[in-house]
Amino acid sequence: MPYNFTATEKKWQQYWLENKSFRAFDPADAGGMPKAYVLDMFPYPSGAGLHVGHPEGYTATDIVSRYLRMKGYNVLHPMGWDAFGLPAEQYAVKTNTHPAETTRKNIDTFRRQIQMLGLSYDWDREVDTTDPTYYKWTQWIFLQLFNSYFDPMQEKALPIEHLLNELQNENYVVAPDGSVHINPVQEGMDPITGDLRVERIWTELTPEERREFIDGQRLAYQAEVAVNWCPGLGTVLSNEEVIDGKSEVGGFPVERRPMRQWMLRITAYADRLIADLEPLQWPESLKEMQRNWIGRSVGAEVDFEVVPPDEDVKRVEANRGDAGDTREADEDLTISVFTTRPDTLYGATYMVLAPEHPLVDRITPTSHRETIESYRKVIAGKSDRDRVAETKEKSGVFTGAYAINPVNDEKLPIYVADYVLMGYGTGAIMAVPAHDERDFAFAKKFNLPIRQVVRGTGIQPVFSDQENKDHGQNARATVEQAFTGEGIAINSDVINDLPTAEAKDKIISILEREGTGKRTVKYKLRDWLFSRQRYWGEPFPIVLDEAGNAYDIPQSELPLTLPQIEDFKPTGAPEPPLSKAKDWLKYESTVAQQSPPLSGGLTRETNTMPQWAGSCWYYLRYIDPHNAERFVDPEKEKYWMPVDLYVGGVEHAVLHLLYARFWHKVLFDLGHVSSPEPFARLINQGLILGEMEYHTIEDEPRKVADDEIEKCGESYALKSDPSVKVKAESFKMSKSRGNVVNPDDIVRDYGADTFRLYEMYMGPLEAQKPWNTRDIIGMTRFLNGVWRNLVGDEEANKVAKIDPIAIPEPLDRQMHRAIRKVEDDVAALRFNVAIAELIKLNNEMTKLATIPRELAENFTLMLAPFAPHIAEELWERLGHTKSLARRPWPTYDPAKLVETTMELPVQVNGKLRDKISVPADADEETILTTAASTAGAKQWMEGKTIRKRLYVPKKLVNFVVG
RNA sequence: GCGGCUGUGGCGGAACUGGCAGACGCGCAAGGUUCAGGUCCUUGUGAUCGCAAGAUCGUGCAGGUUCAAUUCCUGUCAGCCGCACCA
Repeated sequence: MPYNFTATEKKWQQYWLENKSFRAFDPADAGGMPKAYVLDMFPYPSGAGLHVGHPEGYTATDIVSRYLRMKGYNVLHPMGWDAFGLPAEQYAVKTNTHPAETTRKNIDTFRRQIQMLGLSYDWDREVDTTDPTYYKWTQWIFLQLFNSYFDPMQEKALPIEHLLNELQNENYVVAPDGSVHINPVQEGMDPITGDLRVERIWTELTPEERREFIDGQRLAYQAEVAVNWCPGLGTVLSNEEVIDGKSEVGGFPVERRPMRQWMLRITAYADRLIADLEPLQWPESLKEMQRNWIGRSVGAEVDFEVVPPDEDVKRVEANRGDAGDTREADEDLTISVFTTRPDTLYGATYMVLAPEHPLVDRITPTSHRETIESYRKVIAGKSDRDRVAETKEKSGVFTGAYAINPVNDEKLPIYVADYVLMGYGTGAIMAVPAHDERDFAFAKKFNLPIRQVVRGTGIQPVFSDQENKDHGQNARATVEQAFTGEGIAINSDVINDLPTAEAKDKIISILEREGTGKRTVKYKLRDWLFSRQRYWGEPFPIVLDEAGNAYDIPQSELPLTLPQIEDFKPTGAPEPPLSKAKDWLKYESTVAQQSPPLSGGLTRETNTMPQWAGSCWYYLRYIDPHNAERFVDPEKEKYWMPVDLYVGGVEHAVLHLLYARFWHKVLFDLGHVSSPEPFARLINQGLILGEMEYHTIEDEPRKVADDEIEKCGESYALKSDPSVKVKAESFKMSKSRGNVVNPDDIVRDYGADTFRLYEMYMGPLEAQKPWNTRDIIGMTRFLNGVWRNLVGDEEANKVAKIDPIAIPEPLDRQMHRAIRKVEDDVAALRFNVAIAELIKLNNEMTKLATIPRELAENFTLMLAPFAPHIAEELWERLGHTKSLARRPWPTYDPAKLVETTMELPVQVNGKLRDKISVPADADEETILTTAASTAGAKQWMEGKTIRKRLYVPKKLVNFVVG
């Protein structure tokens, strides 16, 4: 009987479920087993069902999990569902089904599909982010964030009570800009504004002022921010969810508008998020992506004083409608700029403010006001996309105002231009056209002076010294590009002749001494916009008073469940769907005594959390999924964390992985988890592309089959007409292209084991590779061959004979080598090579009339992590009554890995000319003599002088002749 | 533009710290088993020349280091991914 995968796979999947074969033991029951936490990125259960990309990562972790169980590890290998999110809600809107129902159906489909692959999850630990018993703790974690602040002295999150205490004791004040002021009485600092001119201390503040200050310190805080509002989706989106001015989901246009939103203070962790990447076993490219996203740059903030306007020109306040808003001419205004190159300060020839910069109105004299206003209007009308699209052509206008360069008192014209962004640095720059490409382009366009202040080392200077001398400040560009590299400072007075790094240091200390600047670090990373105007998400455990101040609800009221509503449609306006649940909205506390008291006129927060919330901590819930008292038991957490292996797609490089690390660090700071980083080792599986497609390169390209073409030089051409070139391409699988492969079909036609083997054999896990159905047959043949060898096949007229005989040489050695090789390869996740080794061993078995029992059993055990169903069946037929899931992995004998005789290549001048076979312990001279006497060596050395005789132990012999 | 990764037969891909390039699979070819078929078996399969033994060339391209380079160095080209006016 040939191998019947359908029946066998069903049989063992049932067996595993019934016997809970893959249960992970709690630390108390583990009996000292070493632990291994092997994690997959849990899927969003979409309506489309499983994609062939899912099983790739899942099979990889499954192989590792199964292997480690056989190696005696207590393996935690769980699966769950990241089930909140837009698609379920959009589907609900369209079909008027409750998203919970859609979600439940989708989860059932996903579970069925995942179980049919024979993945060894501990199903008792399944989690679902939309289950109130789960999101109760998502809400609880949010409250941890709400009730903590980032202490800049200790550089960690602390409970907000700690800050209150310190403030009561007047120990220090944390200003809204994050700067710390020890003893605010002495410094006379206003804790609200951080302004040192106002002499007020904490105890003198009104209760409202105190609350405002405290609320401004929380890790979860409300802010009126310019958000990415997406009318198409009826929600705001995070920066991460907006691509080229369009929503990542759906591709709807996104516009900026100010709204009250919840923010999470991830920026406080920017430094730690960068520093702690270092020891992680993550792909370097991914670490780099996170670093880029955080975008840390070190430089200086420099203050430029604005030149007071001429007496007859008055500067006008922004709101001209307000009375008495005309500024006096003698008022001091300074523009603070951020630069990473303070060493080029002497090269500044003009300044630029972002169009949205608040100072623009105050510095612009009435004479220039109209021009500025119309320019701003044009910019405001442009989408981000348009602004990006026009990067090459700079635009801007002169404000009519000037500022003074603090290092040389030069008067610099101030421009407004959209190439300076309000969102980064201070929204203002000093322009150094000689050493910045954007400034250079702008200076060229507006014919502004360009002055070189850095000379490249070993590189030709962009501007000759003579050129600078001749033209001085009035130098005009005579060359085609800016020099942005490091070099030696010139034309820079006190820092002349210093290399860039030293020049930076020196100029910063001078600025700091004179009080005109300071060393600063800036980040691209923004605080995380955490609220969404959706129905299908976690409700905030927050109530608001009439003034919009937020209070947390007591923990005993968690979970705060979603109200049942009929209409999930986004309102189109910023009011979230939850605002329609009138009864739910009104808040009456269940707790009698509270501090602060919660009563009267309170309404629930109607925003919901973004999809990322649930996935920020799910790996912790798997550890203790049914705990009703805590989000995770501390003992269990300590035992299992950190995750030893995390596998998933690279699409989560900056979103999920950054957010989860941030939450984890907060929980770590507050003492809720034991490790500063959640994921010790991380692998990105490569994308599986659709099958290779071929089309002709003609005026009207047409698709051709792969057997109609042939290689022709560097490219392909039609067999029938070699003059017609053919292009080969593979594309991402997509419905519209019609190249999606459904795992259900593959499992039905070939079986789960073959499917698993095929996906693992396609190539390196991390590589992007095209699907090729034709190749699957190789794995089917392999498994059928194994079956014939160990069981037999009546159709092939073969009955397997398995006897307890000794394994003949050299097969015995090969088996021992295979055991080691597969071990090494699995540890390094080189599954394609491990499978090749098993195929080779099986090919050798095919040649035997009788299979030695030891070989049969070891082979079956080695096959098990890769093709678990057939392996279990073979194991049973070999006479075992229990699953091999925890059967010890075969051991190899190191003595058998060493060859007794070795075959060495003999080279003459580096070219292979012969081979010799010598005992492994032969001495060098014997080997060289033997090698020299071979026919191949003689032929090539005849009549020539031997210059050198080389013997690389156990590798080869090489004679250098001439 | 900046950053990262990758270039090996007709295809997917092997090759540990430099040491026999092309493991293993697909495809292809020849032969066998079979009434027949192939999800069967065996053998062969980088290119060129040669009946053959064999020789020469060959890891994107051009150099370099070395007895020896897919591997190390310099330059260059192509592809993929990420970021993108980030001061």
